[in-house]
Amino acid sequence: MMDVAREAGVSSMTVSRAFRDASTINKETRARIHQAADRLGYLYDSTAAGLSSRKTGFVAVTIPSIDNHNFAETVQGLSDGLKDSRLQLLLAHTGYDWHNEERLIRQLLTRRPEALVTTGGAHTPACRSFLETAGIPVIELWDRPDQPIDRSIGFSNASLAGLLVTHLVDSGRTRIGFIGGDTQRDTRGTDRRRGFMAAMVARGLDASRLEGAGTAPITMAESAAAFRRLKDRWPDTEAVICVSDPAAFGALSACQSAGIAVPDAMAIAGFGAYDISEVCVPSITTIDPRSYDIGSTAAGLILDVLSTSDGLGRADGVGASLSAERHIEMPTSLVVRQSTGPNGKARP
Amino acid sequence: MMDVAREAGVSSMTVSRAFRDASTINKETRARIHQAADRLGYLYDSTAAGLSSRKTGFVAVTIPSIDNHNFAETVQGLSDGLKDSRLQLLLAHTGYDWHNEERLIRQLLTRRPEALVTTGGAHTPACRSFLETAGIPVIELWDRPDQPIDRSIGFSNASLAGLLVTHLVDSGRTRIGFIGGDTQRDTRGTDRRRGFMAAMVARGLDASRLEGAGTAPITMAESAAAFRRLKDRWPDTEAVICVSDPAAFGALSACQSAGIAVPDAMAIAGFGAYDISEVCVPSITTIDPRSYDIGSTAAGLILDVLSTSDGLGRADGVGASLSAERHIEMPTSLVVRQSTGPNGKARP
DNA sequence: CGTCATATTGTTATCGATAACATGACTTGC
DNA sequence: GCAAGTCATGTTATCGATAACAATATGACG
Repeated sequence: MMDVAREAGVSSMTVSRAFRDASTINKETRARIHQAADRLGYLYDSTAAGLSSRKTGFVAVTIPSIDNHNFAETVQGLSDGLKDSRLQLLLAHTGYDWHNEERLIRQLLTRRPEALVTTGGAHTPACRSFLETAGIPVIELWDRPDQPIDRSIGFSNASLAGLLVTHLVDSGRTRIGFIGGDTQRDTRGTDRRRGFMAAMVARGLDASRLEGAGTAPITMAESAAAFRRLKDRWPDTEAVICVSDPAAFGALSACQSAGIAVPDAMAIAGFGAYDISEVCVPSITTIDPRSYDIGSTAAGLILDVLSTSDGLGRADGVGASLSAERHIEMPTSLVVRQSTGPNGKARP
Repeated sequence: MMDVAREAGVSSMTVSRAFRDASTINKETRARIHQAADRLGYLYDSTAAGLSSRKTGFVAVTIPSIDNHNFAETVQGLSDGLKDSRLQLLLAHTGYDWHNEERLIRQLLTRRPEALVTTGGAHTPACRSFLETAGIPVIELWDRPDQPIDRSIGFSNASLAGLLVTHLVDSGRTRIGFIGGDTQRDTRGTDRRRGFMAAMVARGLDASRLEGAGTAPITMAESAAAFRRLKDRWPDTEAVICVSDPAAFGALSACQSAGIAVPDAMAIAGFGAYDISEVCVPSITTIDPRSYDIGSTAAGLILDVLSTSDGLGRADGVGASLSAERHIEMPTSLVVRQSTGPNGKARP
């Protein structure tokens, strides 16, 4: 920067201003500086700027997996929402592992992000403790934690599963199974399973038709295999709720291979509003979590909080901002499709 | 750090060593320092470390989209491959837009990454110029550029499309169509289309059955619509090659809705070895690009280059490393499945 | 014509770490 | 017993920017 300053015949402070157009700077001077910089092949150094100004421009984000349409959409929403700001995402994926998350968040915090976004409301105690004392806004996504660390954006995964149960029962099915990954790791999946069981029990229905399908996240093939086991064990099952749309599609394929008519002999519901559930034949009933909107809402919240209170805007802090609520409930919707259409066998 | 030094009764330099265990340091001293740090709630600052040591620990990565299974797998491979190193990914997505890529790469370079990974071998001239003078290893993925900027890992998308043509022709089809997104944006898709046309022409076959399906990347629904248009326009089409597996699944769904038997009346091939092409009924023939391996290979190359030559290890530089070749060709494989099975109509 | 606001640029002291070299305490080997 | 080598730690000068304040020029205004 001093080289550029010399080349342009100004002080380095002026060059600094020219690159941020922060305070007022003469237009011509600025142009001259930029020309000089181009001539010298100068490239601004954000690392130094971050150290000096204590604003790195990073927003740290953790998600369980990149290779998941829902989370990818959330990241897109975040990224798009921050596109025109000075903020940039610093993304890490935990592999659905709490301890890995703790390690990653620790590492991310050494980069001095200005805000941190994480997926889910469950963390190791140590991790919670870091985040509480990190001194930056923390946003938990895709969940409605009982006690958010700072703020949260999402919905109750459990009650959405209940919504699917209601829909299936309304359509005339009572012998309903659930296919999901192993618990513990995928907390959202676990919540959905819990919600399924609670809703079944509340109606006096058998809530025991649960089939695990390997380590979360489960693949289409694993789900197909799980469906076959479930159907073997409880042959009179009329419907299955799957932890995700890919899992639901796996179950659908298993039906197609086995000659089981969907929805006449078997209804299938998924979660996540993946493309596939809309395009496949028959199309699959699902819940649209509005993944993208979760991300863009988070981006808006971050911008709001950082601008309102200059980074001190934690919900529990002094400078509580416009969005004062600690939790933002995202609207979701049940998307009814062919796979849970009228029960053929029940028809006259 | 000085606070920790005072608390532990050592100099700040010793604290610095304790946190990197770089050079030798007494075990007890180190333990004492870490205790002091915990007591004070000290958190290492990578920003300052990066400025001072001129090693940020960042590897910048650009991909067209996060919400794409193939690229997500590549990122996973990269991430896993760097997990045990001091390196961390700094990820950005270009939205399949060259100018956006240029902007992003410029921005990424201000973070002083130690290496940069980008997708595809096509860039704006300005972008190429930055990268050539950036002074760090640059790796282009998912392509075999005629003139790599520095190094590249991938394969010729065009010749893989040719492979599919060969397979279809061998199975008895000659009236073959191609479904892909609009050109220009998705260069890999364009290469596949070009390869398709070249292979058809080389066999004296009609290479004009091309159907665009909107802006790349195309969705399943767009591909389904494109298939219908193609089938309308060239009703005697026997097979379609789709730019990706999701597109192929869209075409398959269109067939199922229209009562066109696959593979008897229509063969379908995709690209990318997505889960869905394996699980759907009928399963879809595809090409496995080994997305994950592309990423892990890149990670290995980065580690190798950075360790061998301390960051100066560009392929064209002085410290050419173990992997001296500028291009690493990734093995791919044709995965033949039901959707291109024996031509039913051709049977006696 | 003097005062004051405004616009523009400069000076100095950091931000929180590390590189490079220096230092002192111990070993080791002949 | 002493030179040379190790090990563990300390000192000093940066890395490349920015914050906070200072300084100068310019023009408006009564």
